[in-house]
Amino acid sequence: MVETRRQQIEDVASALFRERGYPRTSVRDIARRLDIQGASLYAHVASKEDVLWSIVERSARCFHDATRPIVEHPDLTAAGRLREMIRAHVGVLTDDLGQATVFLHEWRYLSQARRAAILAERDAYESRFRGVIEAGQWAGEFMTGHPGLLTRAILDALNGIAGWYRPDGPLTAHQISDHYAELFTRALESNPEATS
Amino acid sequence: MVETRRQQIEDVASALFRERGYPRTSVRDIARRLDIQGASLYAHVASKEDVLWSIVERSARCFHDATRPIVEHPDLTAAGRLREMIRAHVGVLTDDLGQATVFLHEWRYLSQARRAAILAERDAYESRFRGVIEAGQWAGEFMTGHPGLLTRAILDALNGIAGWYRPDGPLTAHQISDHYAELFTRALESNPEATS
DNA sequence: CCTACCGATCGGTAGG
DNA sequence: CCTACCGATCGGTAGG
Repeated sequence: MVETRRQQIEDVASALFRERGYPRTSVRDIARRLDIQGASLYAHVASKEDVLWSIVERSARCFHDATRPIVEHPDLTAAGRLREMIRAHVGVLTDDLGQATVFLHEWRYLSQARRAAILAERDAYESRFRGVIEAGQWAGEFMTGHPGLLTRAILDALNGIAGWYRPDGPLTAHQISDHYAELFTRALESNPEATS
Repeated sequence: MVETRRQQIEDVASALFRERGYPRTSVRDIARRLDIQGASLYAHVASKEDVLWSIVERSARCFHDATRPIVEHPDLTAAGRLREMIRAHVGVLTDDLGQATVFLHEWRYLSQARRAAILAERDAYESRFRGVIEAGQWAGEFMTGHPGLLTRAILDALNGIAGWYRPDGPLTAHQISDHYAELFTRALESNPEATS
């Protein structure tokens, strides 16, 4: 309830960036939704890009924080770990669709230096998923295959959810992530009856 | 070799729209790459949006044309049909990355009416994939599941390829589409040994 | 947080 | 295909 003005700006900007895209959203558009003048925004933010950066950074942190504990969890099979990571990823995505969509699609409008930072973070995140798949293959729990390709297929499918998910749609976020978790663990497990 | 000026403009625009996004690409950017003046572009096109529309429309047609014959092909199992559709889809995608990426990501900057037309076309395209999955389920060839969700997972994963595929990368487009075809048919087939 | 204002850039037109 | 030009809008600053 005690939301700072800065946070309000980022919330409004997330929604707008998602609807119209970052370049098509003017600082006046953001200000209008807050019932203030365009120039007044600069009392709270240094630049339009700073707002985008805050949103993208926060979203990246959410994805990291949601999946890190799962990787570190001791007693889980690879399939169980993957299942939980899929659930966590979809959870973050659907929990704040605006923020996540901006993270996924508008980061390219960041300055070169910040773009590079986000790319590095995404690589690390992808590696975390790939690590689970590779571990499952070593353990003989997963079929052998191209771990990098499998990881990308999974993450692209998950991220695609942001493109069509509706909070008031026929399927809850949990139902969706359960279906996806089953789909991909089924695809990976060499002997399907070994469900953990 | 005999490429019309109009086609040259669309090729240059595809590359630019992909690199910088449609709103961040000015008509002067396009003209500069063709060594003409910005205003001279209007001797060949009616508007900037018209160029985007041409690219998007052509790409949509490519996807349709590549997959239609497969659905109509008489003697193919559902798994075989899905496999071929995945290969065709990835083929179109990687064959003209610029065009396909613009189709996938920049169509949202089209006018309301044109956006609606593209959305309808995408729905029809998605239905084509879903139809194959549903047919496979009726025939007992595929596990039962949520056809709409499975379709989206597949298409989102395939479209995601446009985000990281490099023509000079370690994997050819064919290798990638084969891996994806295997991944998803494996996930769908209730008894994995029945490979067609 | 406001008013007033700035230079830059945009898509597009007129007229050749 | 060019030169010259237009009105609109942009992100951002000055000064309160």
